[in-house]
This record gives sequence, structure tokens and C-alpha cells, in this order.
Amino acid sequence: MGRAPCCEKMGLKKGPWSPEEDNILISYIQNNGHSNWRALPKLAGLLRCGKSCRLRWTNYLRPDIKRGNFTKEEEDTIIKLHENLGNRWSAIAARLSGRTDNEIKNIWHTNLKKKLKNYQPSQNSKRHSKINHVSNKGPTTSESSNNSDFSTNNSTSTKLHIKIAPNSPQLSSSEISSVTLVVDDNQMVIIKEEKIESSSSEYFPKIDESFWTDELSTENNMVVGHDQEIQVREENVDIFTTSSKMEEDMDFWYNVFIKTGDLPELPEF
DNA sequence: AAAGCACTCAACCGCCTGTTC
DNA sequence: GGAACAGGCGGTTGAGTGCTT
Repeated sequence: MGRAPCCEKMGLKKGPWSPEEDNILISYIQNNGHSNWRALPKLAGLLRCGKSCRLRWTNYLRPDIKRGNFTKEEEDTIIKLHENLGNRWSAIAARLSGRTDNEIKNIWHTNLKKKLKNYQPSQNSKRHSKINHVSNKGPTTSESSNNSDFSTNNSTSTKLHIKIAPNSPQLSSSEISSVTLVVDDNQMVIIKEEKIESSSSEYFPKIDESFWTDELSTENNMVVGHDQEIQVREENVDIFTTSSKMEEDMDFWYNVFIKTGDLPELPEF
């Protein structure tokens, strides 16, 4: 420990921001950026801690923030995403442009949770994400790393091969990466990505419409019904896709598949 | 009209993780 | 390797506002 608290309480203002403070923060960031939040308030002449400035900027002052009521579509999206991601508000916010994690968290607790309760009284929280990346970031939340509700006895050795069409039709097969998801003993998904140099027939025997629409290979006898929990211990999932911000999308996509057996809309890679 | 209650949401808090030295 | 720092995240709080009685 021995770590200095984020805010030195002495002399620093707390509570609601005044329009003057907002203006100071906005103009400072517009002119100088925000490379160091801790130093920012001093440099900008604000009696706030860096954390407070960052929060004010990211949750309220950022120019790309969409204000106003959530649309029905946005609400539906949040409900769907929450079902698959759990309380990972920032991950949900990343998929709703212009909305902040704080805003989504608020709307969830004040509005959608109630709505969902009325609409689906039998729904429980078991459908939260149980799978985490460990490739770069490690488990994302303490909740999601809790596998207590995840059956680990009688492990099966289901093997999946999932093929995802490249989103962009102009991509050549040489631009396609191979992604392997390996579920280890702790039910952690390790994502391994590697570029495939050429159109290796081993990985991509044929790239045409019929190949890509046959996303789930039936040869592996993978049958997952709606609302059915499946055991992923010792399971290997091979996914072929193009990639950039792939990991998060893959996590979401994979969770939907694992829990429902549905192949949801392909993520935008 | 006013008191009490419910709701909303901006802001804070504490913890965790990644980075730097 | 480990301590300190910085940023990010989810949970929680509480002031302000609206609604009900």
C-alpha cells in the first residue's frame, strides 16, 4: 500500500461542476489534449483532482457524446448485450456509439432492469458471461471470472469449428487471419491470432458463398439448444475471420453462440 | 399547498490492471 | 521483481426533481 490517494482532499473541490469549470476543462483539452489527467487540473487551473476531470470529460463534456433519451433500439441492444456480457458496462458502451458506460449503467438500473423483470419474469442472471479473454488483458471483471455457476463436472470434449465470412467482400483470402479460441482448464478463452500468408487450402479450402454461410461445421456433431448451458472444458474452437478489434467482438459473439446455440449477427471486424 | 416518497443521473469511491522506473 | 503511479471500471451515493396523496 502506501499509495497516495487519487484526490488530495485538501483544497480540492468536489460535487457538481459549474459551467465555468466545464469551460476551463473543455478549452484546456481542446488546446492541449489530456495526456496526463493527474497533471491536468493544475495546468488548467482547476481545483479538482484528475480523476474528477477525466470523469467529467468522458461522461459529459466529450464532443461525441449523444445526449437525450435512449431509443427503443438502443434499449433493446443494451438488454441483449447485458444478457451476454453481464455488467461489463464499458464493453456495452463500446457498442453503442455516443453513449457512456455511466449512462448505460444508470439506464439499466433505473429502467431496463425493471422492464426486463416484468417482461421476462423467469429470466435469471445465469446467462451472464462466463468466458474471459486471457490473451492480453486477463479476466475483465471479478464477476466474470467467477465460475461458480459454471458446471465443471462430467466434462465433455465437444469440438467446434466455426467459420466466419470476411465482412468485406473485397478482401482477398491472403488478408484473412486465423483465430483460435482455446478454452483452458479454468474456462478461460485464450485467443490466438495469426496471419495466414496465403490462401492455405488447409484453412480455407474454398472461399465462396456456400463455404462461408456454412458457419457451423456439422461434422463435429455440435448441437446446442436454446437456453442450454454447455460444457466448454477441453473444447477447441477454431474461428477464421478478418481481424482488427476482433477480440472484444469475438468474446461477445462466442458467448452468444455458446449459450444459445444461435449464430448471431456476425460482428463487424 | 405541502409533505412524503420515488426516481434520475452526475459524481464519487475503491479496487484492479497496466506501465514505468 | 517490486513499488509507485496512472487510468479505467463497476458499484454506490446523494442532491435535485417529479409525482402522489
